[in-house]
Amino acid sequence: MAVADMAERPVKDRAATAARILAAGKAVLAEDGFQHFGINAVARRAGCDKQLIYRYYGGLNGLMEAIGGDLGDWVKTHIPEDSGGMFLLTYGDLMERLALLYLDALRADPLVRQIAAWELAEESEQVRRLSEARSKALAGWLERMRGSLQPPKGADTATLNALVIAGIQQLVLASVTSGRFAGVSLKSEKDWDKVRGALKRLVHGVYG
Amino acid sequence: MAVADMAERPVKDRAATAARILAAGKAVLAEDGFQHFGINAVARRAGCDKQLIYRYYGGLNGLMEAIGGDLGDWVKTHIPEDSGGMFLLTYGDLMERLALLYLDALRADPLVRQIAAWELAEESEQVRRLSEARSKALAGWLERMRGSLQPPKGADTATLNALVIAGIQQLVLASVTSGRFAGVSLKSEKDWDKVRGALKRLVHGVYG
DNA sequence: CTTCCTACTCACCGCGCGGTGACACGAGAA
DNA sequence: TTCTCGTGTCACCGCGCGGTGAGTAGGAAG
Repeated sequence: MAVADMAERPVKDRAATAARILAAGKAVLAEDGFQHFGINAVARRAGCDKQLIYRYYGGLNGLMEAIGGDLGDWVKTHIPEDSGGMFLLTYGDLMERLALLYLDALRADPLVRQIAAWELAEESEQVRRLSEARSKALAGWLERMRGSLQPPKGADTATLNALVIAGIQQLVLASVTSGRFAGVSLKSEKDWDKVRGALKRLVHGVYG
Repeated sequence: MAVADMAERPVKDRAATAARILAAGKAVLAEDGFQHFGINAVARRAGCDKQLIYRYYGGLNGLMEAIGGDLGDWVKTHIPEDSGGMFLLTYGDLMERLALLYLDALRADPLVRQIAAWELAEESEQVRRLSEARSKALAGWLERMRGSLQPPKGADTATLNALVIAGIQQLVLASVTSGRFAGVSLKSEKDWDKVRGALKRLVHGVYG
């Protein structure tokens, strides 16, 4: 069992410890929320002294940058790699699919949700780094999904899409804390099916 | 000038002091954000001892309830009283008008913005009271605006409207902290005109 | 003047936070 | 062996927080 213990927690292994700290940081942020995200909380979670966070990451800011770096992988984990048959879709179909994908991806990822909520709560250099990483990942996502499809003329697609994505995001964030928004329940999967239906109608109403 | 001082701060006047505390609470929440909303901050702002907050409001919770009570007036201050000519509108026209009104109302009210952001940040008994007051005010608003208008059949208007309102709210909240969302700038009034345009298109695309 | 009540202030408590300097241990080099 | 260096731990600091009990000022009533 000594071996097992060492496997779980190597006595002296900087790389492993640093990885544990990073994982702990993401876990604290995702599960406890950004309000409880701090040096002490992360150190407790990682099971090591907070001093090591300063040593290996240069403090919370550095750790957050590391988390932001990982965020770039978000796209790859949540996007179906094959864009096959995508070029067959109309712009409306594409946006519909994108909206539904974003809805589920955000619902499934507490870490990104917390970052999104954090952005709305305060403006600071720390969170700006994180949110930039998130925003960049999102933008790249949209870009890649759009592909070579021509957006309809005469439509401010950027703003329209922003509105749709914003609506999705707000609903998902609200569902976590209060389970509802504007009188609409957001708990069961049936509720979300309604949202999906509304999304489809919304997108197709705009893009034909 | 002694008179002026007394006018600004009556030496012993419970009602005036309680009002000052309430105003200070709203000011701290609106200007400093919910993260800095606390007994000490409010007391400092009110220029009195925090003990009085406990005495007059029973602590922060009580103060927040008082703030929530005031929130009911939000509707009255942000809604044009005359609904004249409203019955001439189609449902789509009504929703468009409502969306634009909500956009401007939320942009102009930092207190409500903070409460909305708070709801997304944490789930607690305290904030639930506040958010309920806000939600109730909003629901009443929608109800009153709808009037006797028949919503179109076969459309899940509740969810659709929730999506639209959610999008507006998210954009407004994001604009305050980061000035942008999903690559769309949200600073100048020109930016907001774009949002208004997109909103119109969105609503009319759905409701015909 | 004394008494009493109300409005208000002050000093203090324990706590957890972010941050830092000093120390313990263990492996590899000299 | 001894010395050094990378790795990890511990104790401590100042601070601001929420919360509380004791005390002060000052006008009205007796």
